[in-house]
Amino acid sequence: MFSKACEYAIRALLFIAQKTVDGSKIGIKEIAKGIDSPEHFIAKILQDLSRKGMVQSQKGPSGGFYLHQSSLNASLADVVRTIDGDSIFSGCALGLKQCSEVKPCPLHHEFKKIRENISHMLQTASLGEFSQQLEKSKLFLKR
Amino acid sequence: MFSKACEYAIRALLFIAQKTVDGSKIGIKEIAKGIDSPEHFIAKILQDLSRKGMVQSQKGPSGGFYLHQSSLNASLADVVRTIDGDSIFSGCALGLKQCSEVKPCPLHHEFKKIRENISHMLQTASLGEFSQQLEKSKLFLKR
DNA sequence: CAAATAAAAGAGTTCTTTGTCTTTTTTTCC
DNA sequence: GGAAAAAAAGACAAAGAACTCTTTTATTTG
Ligand code: FES
Ligand code: FES
Repeated sequence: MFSKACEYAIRALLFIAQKTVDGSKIGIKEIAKGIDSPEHFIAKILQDLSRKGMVQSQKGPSGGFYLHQSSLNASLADVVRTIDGDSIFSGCALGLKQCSEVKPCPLHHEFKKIRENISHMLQTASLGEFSQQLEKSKLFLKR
Repeated sequence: MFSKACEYAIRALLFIAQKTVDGSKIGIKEIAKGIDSPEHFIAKILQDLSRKGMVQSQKGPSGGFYLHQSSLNASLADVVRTIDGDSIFSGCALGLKQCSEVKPCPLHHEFKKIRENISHMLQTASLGEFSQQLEKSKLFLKR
């Protein structure tokens, strides 16, 4: 479904959102532990997201990662698109070069609905909203 | 969603079903052309499916691939499970080691429905039924 | 300013997937 | 039985994804 990088990215951003509601910052080691991901790998991914403005960071002592309001308003769809591109939103289920209504593959009509459900799931809630639910209900970012 | 191997496999099996309704057989080169896949790659995949009894083959002149009735009755889910395993049917959207109802990830409740839709799409129709529709309506296996 | 801290950057490594090429085996058909 | 046809098998190559390690840069704080 998603690439490993994308899975880690989503988990990391939700984790950061959750841990920095109080305006603090959180370091890469804690993040890696918190979401059970390889430290240097998630560091690379966050570097990338940082360059693209989807997460904020500060170097030096008492530095770390955090999220601007604008980043909190981003949807998971934005994250997925940034990392995996939009194949999941518009690609053909059977790998035809172009999904097409006029030359549909055998799964097209059914798959179209599924893609819409996925889009809806990723588009509806923002990082901020998710992290609120993370606090309230019992949701998990690692096992 | 699916691996390349799995995409090619589905397309190939549907193509074979379609081309051998009359009891004939079809060669690997035609299959590769018919579904626009690398010839030797799809050959490997069909070898594999053949060993597992999901497609039938015969060597020598006038040989080729075809499908027993039992193979025609297989669902796409069977094919996907054979090649990609069952991660798509039961894996966690965010890559947690185990999808779990009691320790759900933030996407779990929504994603569960989507997984069910995917299962349904793959489980419902058999290869044979798909290939009938391929003939009747205008469906495509390459672009 | 110096030392310490933390992210950024860069350069690899390893593993998996995808794809190619060559040889072998089986079967048919003359 | 020999030639030709076709899949099976095996070994390899290329690309991409996932992951690691080292060095650099920026920032803080005493
Ligand atoms: S053509 Fe395959 S999903 Fe649209
Ligand atoms: S726990 Fe992630 S999908 Fe079920």
